[in-house]
Amino acid sequence: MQTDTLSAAFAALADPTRRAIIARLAEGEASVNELAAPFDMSLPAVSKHLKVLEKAGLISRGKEAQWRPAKLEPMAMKSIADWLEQYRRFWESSFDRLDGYLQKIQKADDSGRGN
Amino acid sequence: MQTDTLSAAFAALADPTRRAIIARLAEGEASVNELAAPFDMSLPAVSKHLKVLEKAGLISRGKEAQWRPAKLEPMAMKSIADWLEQYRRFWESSFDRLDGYLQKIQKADDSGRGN
DNA sequence: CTCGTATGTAACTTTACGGTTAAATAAAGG
DNA sequence: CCTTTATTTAACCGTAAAGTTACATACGAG
Repeated sequence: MQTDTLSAAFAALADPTRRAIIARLAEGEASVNELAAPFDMSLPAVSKHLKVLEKAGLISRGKEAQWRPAKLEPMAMKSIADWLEQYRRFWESSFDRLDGYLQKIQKADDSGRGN
Repeated sequence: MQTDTLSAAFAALADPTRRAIIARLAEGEASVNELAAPFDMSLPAVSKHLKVLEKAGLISRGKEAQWRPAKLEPMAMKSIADWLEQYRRFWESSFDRLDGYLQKIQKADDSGRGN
């Protein structure tokens, strides 16, 4: 398991089950049983997924009697969004404009292919 | 390796080396040797990382003589950005407003804890 | 054709991931 | 106290990831 926070967040979201859990939690807190319901998967497996999400800072766990409801922690998602933001221009510009932009910023970087 | 495109993209970006490669490619195309230079890692290892990025649709490879320069493919990053977008309100709202919002949308979803 | 450069493939190792079942822990409620 | 419900921990398994070294392939230049 990676230690840096961005890697952990990306890795956590790489699993469709965990993304589905996130989607469910966007509608509000939920217990492990509630979260596990949609999945054809044992409870411990879901519990593990929650632990991954928690370590990645994507969720936090509460405590109410014997329940430990999970809830979204937005900041880890924000750090991914922030990371992505620096590349937004690559998909938002038209390809032509992007090519122009790249050629421009590459003028300085014109050190040939040799290594 | 996951087959769905979003999982593959998240997984690919979960590795710091691959994110560094992406960062480098944001400045323009580069050969494997150029990309490998900053890393204390064998060339085949970098080649593998490129293959992961390519399978995830994050980069594409060209062919110029014996070089196979890599370049960014923005659309895979866009699909991650789009996925994240649906959660933006969670980190952009103030926590108070968010709580209010959540309580509102949870009225319908008020099925207790039992399972 | 041969050499050097650039890159990819094969085989292997170590470690992590995602799942399982069985048992343990925690808390509420008769 | 004993039981039920909710959840976690432990031990295990199979597969995939990330790296290595050694070898193979591709191409241009002499």
